[in-house]
Amino acid sequence: GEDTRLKFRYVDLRRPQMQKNLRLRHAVIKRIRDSMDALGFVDVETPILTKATPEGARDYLVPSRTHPGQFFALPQSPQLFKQLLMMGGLDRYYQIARCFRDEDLRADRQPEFTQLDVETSFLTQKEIMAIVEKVLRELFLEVMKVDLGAPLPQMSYADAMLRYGSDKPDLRNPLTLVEVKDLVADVDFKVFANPAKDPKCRVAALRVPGGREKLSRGQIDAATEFVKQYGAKGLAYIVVNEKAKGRDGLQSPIVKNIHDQALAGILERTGAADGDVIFFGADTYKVVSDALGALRIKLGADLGFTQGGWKALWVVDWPMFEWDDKAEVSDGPQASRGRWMALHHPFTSPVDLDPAALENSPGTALSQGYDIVLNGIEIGGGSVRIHRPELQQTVFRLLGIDEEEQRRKFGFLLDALKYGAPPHGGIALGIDRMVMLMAGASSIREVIAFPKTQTAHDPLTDAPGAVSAAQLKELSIRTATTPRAP
RNA sequence: GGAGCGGUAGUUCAGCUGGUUAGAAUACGUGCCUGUCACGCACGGGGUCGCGGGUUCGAGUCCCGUCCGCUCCGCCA
Repeated sequence: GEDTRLKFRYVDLRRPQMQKNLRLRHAVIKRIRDSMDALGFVDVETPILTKATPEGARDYLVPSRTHPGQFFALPQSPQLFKQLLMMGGLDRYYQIARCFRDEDLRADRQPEFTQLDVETSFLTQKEIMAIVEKVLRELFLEVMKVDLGAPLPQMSYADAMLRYGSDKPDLRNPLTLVEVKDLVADVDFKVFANPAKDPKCRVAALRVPGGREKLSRGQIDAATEFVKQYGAKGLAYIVVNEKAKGRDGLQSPIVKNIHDQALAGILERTGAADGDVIFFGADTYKVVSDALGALRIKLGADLGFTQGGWKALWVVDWPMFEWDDKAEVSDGPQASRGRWMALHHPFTSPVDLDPAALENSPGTALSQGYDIVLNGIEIGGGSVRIHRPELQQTVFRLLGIDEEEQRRKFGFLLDALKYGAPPHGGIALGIDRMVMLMAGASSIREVIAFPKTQTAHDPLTDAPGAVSAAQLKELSIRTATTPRAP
């Protein structure tokens, strides 16, 4: 079991598979360093003890002894330092950087992880992406003897959500979502008609070829339960027995409430054939995309639609912001609810560099961000950054960070931008995830020598652990178990 | 914070609808065998059934709580 493996990791590491994984990891990092060096990139280390940032992930904090009551934070990424390096004239920077995020773990998320961190000056989005592609392609050619192809396909964020219900589509899976919202706005079936009339909603179909034979009734019920965890209230479906017979050739609890024209439209648009099953999602855009997107992945794997091999792509044209109506705006006098959230991060440049334009329509502004996706896993993301202080302040303001907080948290960045910042941009690639994919592993724990469990515990060293009262006292920290000093 | 699966010998696991002394494989110990190579054969030691409470004549099995591991949702700019 995982428990025992991690507790006696030094024994587990003797297994041929673990030896292979760690040696693969070494080969990957060595190849990356060679490529970056050949391209003129300079490896610069950035601080591990740094400053807490608002936004983003929860920080790991380190108490300061010399500044009682104050804390360092471990970096979530070297983001701001690498931008400052651009302003410092190191126009091609890279680092194999350790990053720390105090968030809940997943199979592909550890509290500390390693990324290839890259930043360049004076290059466009296109040029940066070309460099990354070159490094990645060479890496796979040399280490895996796999040609990822060139150039990598690009897909807009909007397209990815529309057709795959995901911002990280796995192109090895041929199933796709089809929008049918316009076809069902006037049907009697309220579950479809109401969302179809709501601009915040979508109605989409997922056709499963041969689903009548491949899916048992039990599996269809299980699929219904499955989509509920993504917020879907149910999962409508149609079994296509004999398309030529029209509605009589369809088997479904919902067709009686859907008129002929809509049915014909759905069959045509989904490309339905006899023996297919068509699943439907009707809810908010997010719920439908999440639910059918996840179902697409599950059915693709369970029913054998998803092929092996390697499919990489760029996802581009990201929105700058997403409105979060659940977010509580804690700081500030008015206790309002809802706010803009950066889809990428607050330092990402919009396509339109005019601050006024951004201020006028934050909801439709696109960013110069780009994610790279391999086999349905996000292995990296980057952007062209903001290099003008006015634009940076506009973004902060839109994110609800007032002047005072901007000064306190990001004063050094705003100052640096005033000293003359070159246009710059970069990317961060997840080394653990890349090696995981290359190793054919299903968790990044398999490619990390000493990973942590899901509760961020290390069974080997038993970290985290208690510390002495004396240590706490030095750090000016009192806890519930430490009596208050007189 | 939530959902699901799991926790039984050193290890990997089996244990159906509750029913006597909880099993297997492997590892370990002892003896035998000695051209074996995942050796074989025999015997043996080894288990608070994660922990706490409850239901019951009786709990590994049912119920509640809790801890731990894994997967997922939330979260991860």
